[in-house]
Amino acid sequence: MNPMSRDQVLPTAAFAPTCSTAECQECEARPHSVCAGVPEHGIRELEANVTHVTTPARGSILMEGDAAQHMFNVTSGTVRVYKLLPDGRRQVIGFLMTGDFLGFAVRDVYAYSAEAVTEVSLCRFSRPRMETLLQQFPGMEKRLLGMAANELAIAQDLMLLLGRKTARERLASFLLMLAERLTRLGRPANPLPLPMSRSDIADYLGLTTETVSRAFTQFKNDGLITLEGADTVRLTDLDGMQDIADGN
Amino acid sequence: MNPMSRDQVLPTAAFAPTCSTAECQECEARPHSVCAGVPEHGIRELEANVTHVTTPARGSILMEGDAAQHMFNVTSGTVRVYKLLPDGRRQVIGFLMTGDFLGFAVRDVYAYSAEAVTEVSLCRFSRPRMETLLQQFPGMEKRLLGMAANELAIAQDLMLLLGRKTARERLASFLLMLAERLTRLGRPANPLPLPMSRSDIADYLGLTTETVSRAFTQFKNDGLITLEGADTVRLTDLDGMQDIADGN
DNA sequence: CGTGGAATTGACACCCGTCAATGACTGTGG
DNA sequence: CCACAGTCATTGACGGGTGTCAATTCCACG
Repeated sequence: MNPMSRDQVLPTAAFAPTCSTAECQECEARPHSVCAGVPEHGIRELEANVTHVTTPARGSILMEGDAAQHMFNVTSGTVRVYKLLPDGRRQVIGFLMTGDFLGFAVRDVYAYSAEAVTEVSLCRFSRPRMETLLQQFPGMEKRLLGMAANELAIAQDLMLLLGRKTARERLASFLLMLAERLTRLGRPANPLPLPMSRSDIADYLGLTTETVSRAFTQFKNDGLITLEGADTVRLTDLDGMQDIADGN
Repeated sequence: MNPMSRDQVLPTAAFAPTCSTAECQECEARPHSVCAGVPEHGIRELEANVTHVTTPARGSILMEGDAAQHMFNVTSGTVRVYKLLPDGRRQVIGFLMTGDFLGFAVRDVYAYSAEAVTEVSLCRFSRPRMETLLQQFPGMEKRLLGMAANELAIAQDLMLLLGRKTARERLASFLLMLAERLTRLGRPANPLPLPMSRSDIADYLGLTTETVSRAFTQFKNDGLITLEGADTVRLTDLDGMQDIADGN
């Protein structure tokens, strides 16, 4: 709720192409991303239409209201996507990780902002080039549709959470969601890393940092988790956590 | 919050094909729906792959957990889409109207339920047939992607509402959203019809019926609306309403 | 005119937000 | 290596907005 402290975002200028030679061929994010819809023989074509960029932690990637010129593919790191009310109230609508797509835009301007939580690597597509690729690889368009449907399902789960769950239930759902996400990416999920701040978590769950903190403490006291520093959680009772997340 | 009263839903059996001769050619919903992606010469093919059905008010259209065999297109009436927690807490995730698409499913089962609020007409596609159509008409797949992106934007607005807006702001946003929707469909929006109950509105806005009712009364006292029965609202100060919806 | 469900209104409680103080951690410079 | 500053996380006290429970009131329909 304190816009001043969170608005210390690095300028977009900090965000420069790396001119990397990173090949799509070996990209770890590819099987999890839209690019999985591109056949092997199309990889060179794909490579030719993408720019690899990195953004330091706290850097801005795109802003609500900006002309929607690009679409992105997250290849590493964590991104927070959010919307603001005029008075500064913030709702984080998602945390993006490896393979996630960023930049669905209905109109010609973005309807949300995106910032790097950690250092982030991205593949950037200009919209016309993306159009070309989609034309060329129907599998990619299908894949994009599938990812949009998936995003929609995640959004609907979040609506249920925001509209009807208690603070405890929200945090439990969040921790399990993160763990599941890491597991799907084939990464260790039990000492669970939390790259984002309490304020980010609070704004994702529709709570305040204080309430999030209290819920963490409560989980600790109930023997559901242990905290290994503020940004690493060990889940010691997954079933119990799941029961709480489901409202039992 | 009272599951008993809202669970008096007509059985799915009530929901029978009308064997209607209604032609896609003349369908009023078409320009607003996925079918707008089908070229004129493909209309007969489209017609051959769709079943027209109607559901009476309070009828069930599909249920969370059911095998996702069909996709639907709303051609008239209002549908409520919702998710439930095990203890009965409900979150309405959307109201669908003419042209809206229903049945994006990531997995092989639906992740939400849908019921008719009013009597509803639908075009039903079996999933394999939908696949065929999408294959045949790339414009339709593009259109579907566009609609998914639009749904996503609506979902994100709702997240901001649920996570960060007050009861007043939620109701104001809701009324304006409904009015905008009707306007886009070319229908009169100022004596604004509310086909759904207070309980439906409450479960959409993450509130209780009592709080919704109090917010209506407050708007009435503030000269922002007049109520013409419980299900028709006249918006008498659109600018004022917009200011409230935006959090000013 | 009577009936039943929905909507409204009132009284009160409670969860979570607000405000404020303290504690933990990180990085920097002496 | 330590002192210090700055930020973030935690904890406490308290208040308010919304939920809960209950009583009318309204209205559609027989």
